[in-house]
Amino acid sequence: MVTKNEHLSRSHCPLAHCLDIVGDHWTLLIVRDLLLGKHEFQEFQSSPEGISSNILSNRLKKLQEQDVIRWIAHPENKKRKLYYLTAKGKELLYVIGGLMRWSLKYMPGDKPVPGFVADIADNPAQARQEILQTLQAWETEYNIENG
Amino acid sequence: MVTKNEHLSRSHCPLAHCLDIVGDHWTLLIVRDLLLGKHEFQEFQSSPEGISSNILSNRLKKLQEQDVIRWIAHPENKKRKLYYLTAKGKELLYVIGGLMRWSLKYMPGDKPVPGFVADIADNPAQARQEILQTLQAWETEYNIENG
DNA sequence: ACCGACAACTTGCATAATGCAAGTTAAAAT
DNA sequence: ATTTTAACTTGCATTATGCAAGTTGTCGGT
Repeated sequence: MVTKNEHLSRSHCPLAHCLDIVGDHWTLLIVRDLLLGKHEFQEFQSSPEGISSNILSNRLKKLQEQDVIRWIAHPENKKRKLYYLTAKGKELLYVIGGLMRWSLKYMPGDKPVPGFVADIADNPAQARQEILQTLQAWETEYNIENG
Repeated sequence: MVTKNEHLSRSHCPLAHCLDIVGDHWTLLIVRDLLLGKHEFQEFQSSPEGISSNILSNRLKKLQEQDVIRWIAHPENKKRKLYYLTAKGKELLYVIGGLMRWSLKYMPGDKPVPGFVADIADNPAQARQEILQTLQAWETEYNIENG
């Protein structure tokens, strides 16, 4: 069972503080999925890493507590939730991009994840822009004013 | 007791792969300390977050396995080890800087950690350059050829 | 050479987080 | 009305973490 985690800051270092939020094996993978245009619980679950439902549920709750993500009910199906990134959450794109570039540079076996239209290593600025545009288009479609 | 951790990649996503290495609560804090000029076991232990010795030992081992850090014996005292970042490890500066900027922007309570001469949020390029220069000077002093 | 102090780990053990399978609840589809 | 579906919960075994104490190999002084 997933028990409480107070996210108590261990020090006043900004790095320590944000590692208390995103410094685990799963949180940033969920944010990655959201950046790539996934929005539903089952979509996160079906990612190749295979997160289990209790952990996913726990992380979605914590990300909401930190205002990294929010959700709306699917307009045509009340039992479905559509999660999306806030502005704060979208800005993790820079962190995730940095991690991916590091990985691609030093672990040659890795391949860019499908969905990043431009290779985030070759042209990160363009890749970022495309991702943010896609998210913006989605928000407009679902009448979300200000991520 | 700290048992083995295979660092098995959960998928072919570069993000997932590097989260298997740095995606925990402690690893990047050690790298931060190394970037700030710390080099010894006890220095890492005395950081405000208070890592315990078994975890520290375990993470140092894993970072060596990934060629993120290496060590030399202290030239005047064989019982002391001097850890330092490889080129691969130093490049995590971009990731750590990104996390710090995110934290400083969205969690106003945080203060820049002492030692980052220029605020990494205001002038990241300069802060990075100063940090890398300091590390380079240390390596020259200890005759380390190529981090 | 002896002895206490020191640095870098190990080890034991209690507590917490994770992974897996199965169960629950409410809305949707048939 | 019954079955599916989506989003969680719950139980429980396994693994990781946190803390205190112990170990090993210097080092420094006498």
